[in-house]
Order: sequence, then structure tokens, then C-alpha cells
Amino acid sequence: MASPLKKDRCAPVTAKGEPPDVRPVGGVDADEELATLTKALGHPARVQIMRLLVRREACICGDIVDELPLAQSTVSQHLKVLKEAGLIRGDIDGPRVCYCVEPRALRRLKALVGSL
Amino acid sequence: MASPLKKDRCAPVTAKGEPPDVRPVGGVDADEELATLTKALGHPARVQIMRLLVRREACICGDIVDELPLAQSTVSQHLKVLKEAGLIRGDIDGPRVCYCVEPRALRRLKALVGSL
DNA sequence: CGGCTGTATCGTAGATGAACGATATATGCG
DNA sequence: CGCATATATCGTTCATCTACGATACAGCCG
Repeated sequence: MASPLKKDRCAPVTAKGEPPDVRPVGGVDADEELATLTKALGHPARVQIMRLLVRREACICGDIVDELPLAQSTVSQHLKVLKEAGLIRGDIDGPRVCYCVEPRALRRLKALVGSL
Repeated sequence: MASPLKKDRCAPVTAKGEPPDVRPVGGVDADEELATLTKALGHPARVQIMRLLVRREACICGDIVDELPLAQSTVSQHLKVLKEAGLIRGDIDGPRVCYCVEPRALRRLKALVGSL
């Protein structure tokens, strides 16, 4: 049903050709940033969403709702939290929205956590 | 003033001789664990506390209160959150309490974040 | 055009979080 | 013993989070 390609719309998760992140991993700003990112991730549903988006190497759309035991509006709220933290991106794809991981933010998160 | 050694009381932060963590980094349990750990870290004050405890390679005690612009009771609450998440430990050291990072939990957090 | 579908937003209710001051508890000291 | 110090806990207030249903909105399809 529907189009056979519901994924492979956003940028690839494994973006390798980008410049390295030169921002410091310490200091007050970095602390704030780490707190913001971890807070956004600090809910089981949002962890699940991130894993879904990472596992499928492309992004999926509202299929996320089907994977979680939550109402559509609730999932949309969680997606908004992740988006506002910069961890994911939502590209409008016709009537639906295609979410995908923002590789830079994910790498940044790993760097900040790794600096502890 | 007081005793010249207010630190160097808890276990070393760099515990190298421990067995590797064999728990899976995926699955529902891991998702819950990651959410719990990141939620605990998801506040600027708690990030600062973690950094304080990590930077001093040994643990410090109530000096944390002096470093943060928060009331003593508030700091104590944040320490409780971190402790309940397993990220730090508090060893009673006479009249004070000596907090230090729990290296296993920190490594676990890094592994879980790294698995994303 | 008009309806269908997918998504976001609104409004609301209950739960949790953050911060503080006040107070309790425990330990060492004189 | 009684006081001083260090930390935890209590009680409270205000803000934020979580979840839901209802509804609004936007694009496609017939």
C-alpha cells in the first residue's frame, strides 16, 4: 500500500564528510548544552524514538506512532521536544513529515557525555 | 582550615581493574536505563556537580554547595537525584559526606549513549 | 471542489520537578 | 554533656512534564 519507498528521504544518518565539531566540551555553555540534550533524551519514549530513527538508516514518518503505546498527539509532543533540542529534524514530505536524526547533534551529545 | 585532607576518601574515579559490563545496550531495559541516567543528568546543576566530582580525581564533600549558586537544601536534593540514579555515591566521612562518581555507572552511560 | 489522511496544536488534568527556608539528625569537639 | 558544624528532610509554592481527546490545518486524490 502507498508508495513503496516511505523512507530514504532525509539526509543520511551517517554523515561523514562534515567538519569536526570544534566547540569546547567543558565550561558553563557546554554544561548547559549537555543538560539540554540529556534532558531531551530523559524519557523512555524519546529514547525509543531516537533508537527507531537511528536503526532505520533513513527516517520514518508517522510510523513512529504505530511503534509506541502512546496517543498520536503525545508522540507528536515528544517529537517536538527532540526537535527543539536539535536531536532530530522533521522534513515535510507531502502530507506527512519525515523525521530523521540530526547526526551533528548526536555526535555532539556523545562528545559531551564522553568528556565526563 | 579544618583537616588538610578533605578529599581522597572514596574509591578512585579511574577504576580500571573491573570486569567489563556485559549488559546489552539495546532493548526495552536498556532504553529505560538510558532514560533514567540521562534524566538524572538533565539539569545544569547536576551536570556541574558531575563535572566537579570528575575533575577532582577524588571526591569532595559539601564543598559542592560553595561552588553552586543554590541553597544547601537544593544541592542536597540534586545530589540525591544523582545518587538514586546510581551516578554517584556518598560515603559518610565523620560529620560530612564524601561524594564521588560511580565509575561503573558513568561507563554504562557512555556505552548507552554511544550505542545510539 | 470536497473529502481523506497525516500531523500539529489546544485545552485540560494530574504528576513530577525545582527551589527555598525551616527544621531535624548526626558527629566531632571542648 | 552541650554546642557547633555538616547534611538531610520537610513543607510549601510555582513551574514544567506527561498524557489524552478534540480540533485545526495542510496536501493529495478522486
